[in-house]
Amino acid sequence: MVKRIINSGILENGPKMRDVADLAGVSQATVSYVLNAKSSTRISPETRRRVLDAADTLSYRPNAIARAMVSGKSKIIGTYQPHEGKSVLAGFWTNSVIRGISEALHSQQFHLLLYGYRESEEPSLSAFMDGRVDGLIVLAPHKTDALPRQLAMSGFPTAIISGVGYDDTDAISVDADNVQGARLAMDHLVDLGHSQIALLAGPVGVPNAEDRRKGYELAVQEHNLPVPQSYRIQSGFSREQGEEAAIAALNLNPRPTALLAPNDISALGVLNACAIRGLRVPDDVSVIGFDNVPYCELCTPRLTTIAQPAIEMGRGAAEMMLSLISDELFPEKNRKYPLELIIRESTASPLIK
Amino acid sequence: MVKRIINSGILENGPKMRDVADLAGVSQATVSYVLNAKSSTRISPETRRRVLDAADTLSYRPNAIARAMVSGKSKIIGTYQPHEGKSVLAGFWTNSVIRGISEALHSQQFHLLLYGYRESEEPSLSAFMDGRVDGLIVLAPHKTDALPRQLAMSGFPTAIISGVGYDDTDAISVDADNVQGARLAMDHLVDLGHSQIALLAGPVGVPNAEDRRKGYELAVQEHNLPVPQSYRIQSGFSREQGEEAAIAALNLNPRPTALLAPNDISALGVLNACAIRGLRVPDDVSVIGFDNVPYCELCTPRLTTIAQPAIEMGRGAAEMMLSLISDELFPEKNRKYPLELIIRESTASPLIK
DNA sequence: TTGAAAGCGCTAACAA
DNA sequence: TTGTTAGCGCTTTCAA
Repeated sequence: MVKRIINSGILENGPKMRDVADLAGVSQATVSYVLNAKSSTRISPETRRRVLDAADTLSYRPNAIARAMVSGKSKIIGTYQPHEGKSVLAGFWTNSVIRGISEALHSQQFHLLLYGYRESEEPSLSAFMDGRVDGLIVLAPHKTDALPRQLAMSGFPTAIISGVGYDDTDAISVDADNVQGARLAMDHLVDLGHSQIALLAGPVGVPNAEDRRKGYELAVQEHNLPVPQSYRIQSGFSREQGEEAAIAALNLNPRPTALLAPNDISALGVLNACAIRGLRVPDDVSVIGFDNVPYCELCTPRLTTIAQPAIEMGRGAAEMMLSLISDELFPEKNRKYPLELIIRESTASPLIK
Repeated sequence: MVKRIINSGILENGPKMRDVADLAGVSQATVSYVLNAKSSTRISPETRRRVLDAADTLSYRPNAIARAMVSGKSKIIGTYQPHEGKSVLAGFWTNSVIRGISEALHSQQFHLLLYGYRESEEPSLSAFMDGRVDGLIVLAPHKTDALPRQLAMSGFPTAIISGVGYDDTDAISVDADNVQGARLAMDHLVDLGHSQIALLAGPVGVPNAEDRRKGYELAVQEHNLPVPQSYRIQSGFSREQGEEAAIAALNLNPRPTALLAPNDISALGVLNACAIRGLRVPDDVSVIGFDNVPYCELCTPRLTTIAQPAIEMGRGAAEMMLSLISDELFPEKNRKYPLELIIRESTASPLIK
């Protein structure tokens, strides 16, 4: 009974286009014309006024579902992150990306549906193709994930953020240029006068980490740096792994004057390792992270890092998606965003020995 | 033209119930009966098989919009955070809450729509009442926000997380018990043997902060602690404010042996202040924060804190919302969640002087 | 146990 | 410039 009250009270008894038409003394179609203001259908100012007044009086609000029904478009874009739980970034990145997506969608009267499948679930293709969303943005899929590829192949509007697109489909992709980002970090260190720069490499098989390693190697070649093979230290994304790798690095001879961590979280471990070893950052050793998580501003010393323009990436992907589904002009298919160096306190020129 | 391909290819040319019916040689209504498996309508096993086979063959997927159209329910719940940008927590809390909501909705085949209005925009009531969502969960509204109250008053299913409900409406509310949380922190310190405990109070007018202060005062009374008025230090949520207030606190005479920070971020400033003053944490001074942000695990020493069960709160609110709109049983209206003490490394017994 | 038919609230031909 | 009408894909009476 309470149910009845709620339902009929609001959802079912709100004014409909019919009611507005009756009050304005016009046909229902006319109300539709006025409200949609198509340039092709001309309505007399007088009629238009009456309709708008009536709509206003009744606080009429067009029903989005009915519109979606006839147009075949819901004006909702879905978002799905297959490996959300695994993220070491504790959602920082996702947060920013979603914010960017949301901004872009919203500015075009689109809405954002968050699909929250747990990692163990593996939703089916059709879960996304029931008409509820006009397109899907997949966040950070693995290369081996079948779903985004299948979706794209079946012609469903698909976008990928942080991952590569598929040449044989219309899928859109947006990614950060981690190779360039690592070079940025290296250039900064070299500019400061460092040449003994060690790489703490992230997990193997993770594209981000591999690209960062690639950027390191390129910079080493380009600047002709005298780094021994031992300067490449296998590490991981966690704080503990960063600390461990840093301790190994700091035992090297000659001792590196700068450490390039695979991400910010592990860089915190690096800072800790330095403290334990009694080395000052940045005086004795410079440290650079990746990602620009909020911690960078909160730790001591504040961390110099390479930032991914996550909000812009989200916004960009959403804009490309909207352009794809509206097809006013065919969008670029793949976009790479440059990373940005953010200089804080953990890098400085090496002390002259 | 590409547009046509995309649209008609997928959204418009997918198999419909009609097609399944034709293939199975039954009426469309029968397909509907089979697919919805209502206990009231009995279908012969033979027919059911044929229908299911046909649906399978065609990879038929019911159109969610059409269903929403006739049922008047979209099976989507909206989420809206009026003051998202202001959050000092950089989205940690929001993240967890959303995750909880998402889990609960998902387990009942509901979906989550994220409304991303920017703070400056002030969406209108009707923006939420266009049939797209069956209810709205408002995150951390201010007491002065008119929107959630109006929504609730007009009978729209509304839930509030971290905020008080409205007695004169059906609105649901879920909140954390910060008074109890602060007492938890105090009890812990007292148990460790502290009596000189200073409060770094959060911003005035913020309910969270005021409740934490209240809990402090209650504990002071209850344990009969000898804390002078000067032990209540006005502070704020930022790291800088925490550092500043801690410096003031550490100059007090007698010097507090423990500091209760208004949140984790400011507690990081407190840790820093201690370091600057050459005081060891927890040996010379114990520090407790609030919120259990990921930083707590990353700083040195790792921070003892009071955690809000944000995921559970999100889940709880969503469950109450679903129960409200389905009305199987009338839900409780307001729920308070207890906070939890998480002991890490920043608290210990005071050294005997 | 099944089918025919009405209709959810709206848009968009087509007519007038 | 406006009205009539036919659906959009589905659920659900009501009849058979």
